[in-house]
Amino acid sequence: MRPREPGNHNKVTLRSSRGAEQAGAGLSVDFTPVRLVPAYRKVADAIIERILDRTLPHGERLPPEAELAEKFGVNRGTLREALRDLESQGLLTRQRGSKRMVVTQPRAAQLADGLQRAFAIQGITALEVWEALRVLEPPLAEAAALARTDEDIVALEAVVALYAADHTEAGHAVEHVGAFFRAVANASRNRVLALAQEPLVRLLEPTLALVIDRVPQARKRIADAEQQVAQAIIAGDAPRALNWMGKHIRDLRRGYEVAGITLDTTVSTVG
Amino acid sequence: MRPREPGNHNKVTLRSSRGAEQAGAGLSVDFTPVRLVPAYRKVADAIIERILDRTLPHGERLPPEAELAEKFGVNRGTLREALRDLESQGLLTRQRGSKRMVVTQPRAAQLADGLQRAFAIQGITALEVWEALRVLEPPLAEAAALARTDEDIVALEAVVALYAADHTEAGHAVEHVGAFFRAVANASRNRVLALAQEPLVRLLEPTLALVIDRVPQARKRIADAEQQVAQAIIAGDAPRALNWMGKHIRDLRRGYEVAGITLDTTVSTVG
DNA sequence: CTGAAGTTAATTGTTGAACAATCGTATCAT
DNA sequence: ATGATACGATTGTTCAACAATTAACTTCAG
Repeated sequence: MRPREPGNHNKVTLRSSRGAEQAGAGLSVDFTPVRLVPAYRKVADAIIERILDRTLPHGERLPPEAELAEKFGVNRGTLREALRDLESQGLLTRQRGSKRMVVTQPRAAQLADGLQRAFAIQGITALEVWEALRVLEPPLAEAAALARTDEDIVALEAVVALYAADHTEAGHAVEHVGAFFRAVANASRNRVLALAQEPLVRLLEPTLALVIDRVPQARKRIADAEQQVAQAIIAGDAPRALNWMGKHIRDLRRGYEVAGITLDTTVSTVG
Repeated sequence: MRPREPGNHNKVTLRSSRGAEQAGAGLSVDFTPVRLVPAYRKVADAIIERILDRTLPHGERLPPEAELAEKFGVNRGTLREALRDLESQGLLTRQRGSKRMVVTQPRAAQLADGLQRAFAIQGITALEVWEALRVLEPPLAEAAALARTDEDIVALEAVVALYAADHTEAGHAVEHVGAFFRAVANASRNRVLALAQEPLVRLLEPTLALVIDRVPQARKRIADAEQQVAQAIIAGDAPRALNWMGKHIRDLRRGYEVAGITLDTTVSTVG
């Protein structure tokens, strides 16, 4: 695999890192099962390591490809493959339209993207999504009631008002519902839970549109529940927030049933 | 960016897909804000689409690079960059040591990997992790009590026994605790929640090791709690499973406090 | 006919050199 | 200063190789 006389001697020296299963017992010399790790992967891992240990600080723009390639002792093409890897993980981003790549923290949206896709591919059922929402949302509302800032309050009010004002068209209504959940999660100040929620909300949206379309009274019930939850959060009334959010989610499920959507159908990315 | 006379005419025709913000109103012609999407990204998106719509079925091995490159009308190098993108998302994998790449469903482990890294980079606090555990674990245990299969029971028993038998060394103990949480999540048959849990468990492990090291009585308390939870799940006693898991998690927090670990420190990937 | 061994073709990993399009910037005129 | 401009650095992309290895195809012994 190592052609001609290339300059990659001891530059890329990352250990293979991907699990090294032990060789067959019997011989004293343990032949490590020649796990050949391609250079692009080693380079990628090396760069990730430098991002994690802050050698490459966030916001810093990456050195030019040519320079990096030389440092790692690989060809620019190979280095670029490594960069694509990092880019796809959201560790490197390009400022809109700009050329230079910059070290960044993976944005939630990007991670959620991957999760959403994974869920869709794995054939996650609507029940699993709903169940996860049932678990996550009430405590999120509770936490939001305790941790919300003034900004969060403003945002929440805006979102609820938006739904109340514009929910005749199912598409719009769904969008506002999504925004509501996001506002609550945001107010909870727990990024872990917020991130876990994001793909769920996205997967919820298409089916929710059906519900809203088929169940006329759903619109108002949603409006009421959102109102109650928002008020509780704004008032800092954690138990009430928890409680109403629970109602809201259970109601959602009833909506599914009334709309004739069975919960063991798999969710998908295509509406 | 399009050199000489290359053969990519109408082959790669994916819409830019990444958010197309509307152009300034005022002119009737809407000038799409020349969002220049590099070919490797378009190709990647195109392949993803074909995976999602099952044109490329799972388990199928990808056509050779040369062939694909020609089909998309790009150079092999460019195509490879696209491949690295998909590979890093877990949509393409290589059978151990094999050459051919195969279309796969992203493995949970891989997704969790990305999430874990993201959490570490974003400076998530131990409190956030603990809070998420507090939210997720009890319902997971509850669901497990209702959905567990015979296999799950065997697995759970094994894991609990393993902890009970081998918890003197902190490293081992922590490992077994992680395995316990995973076994519970697995028994819940909710892949969404299980996936959300995975990065949390991983982030928990390093700090938990400290707790076990510094708080002697922690070992036994954990053993007891696991025992109780497992028994409840095996007996199908959902409320009890919920309840004991709640205790277990709260206990964990007490452990932190006794061990003198403040919860607003940020978790990290390095032990 | 079956299975092992050997040969060949296909395919991946990687390199080197090139060039067009752009971005950033130092330069210059106003 | 301010705005236009020319220049250099950098990215996106192509083409043409070649080494190493795997997958496929023979061939031959039993």
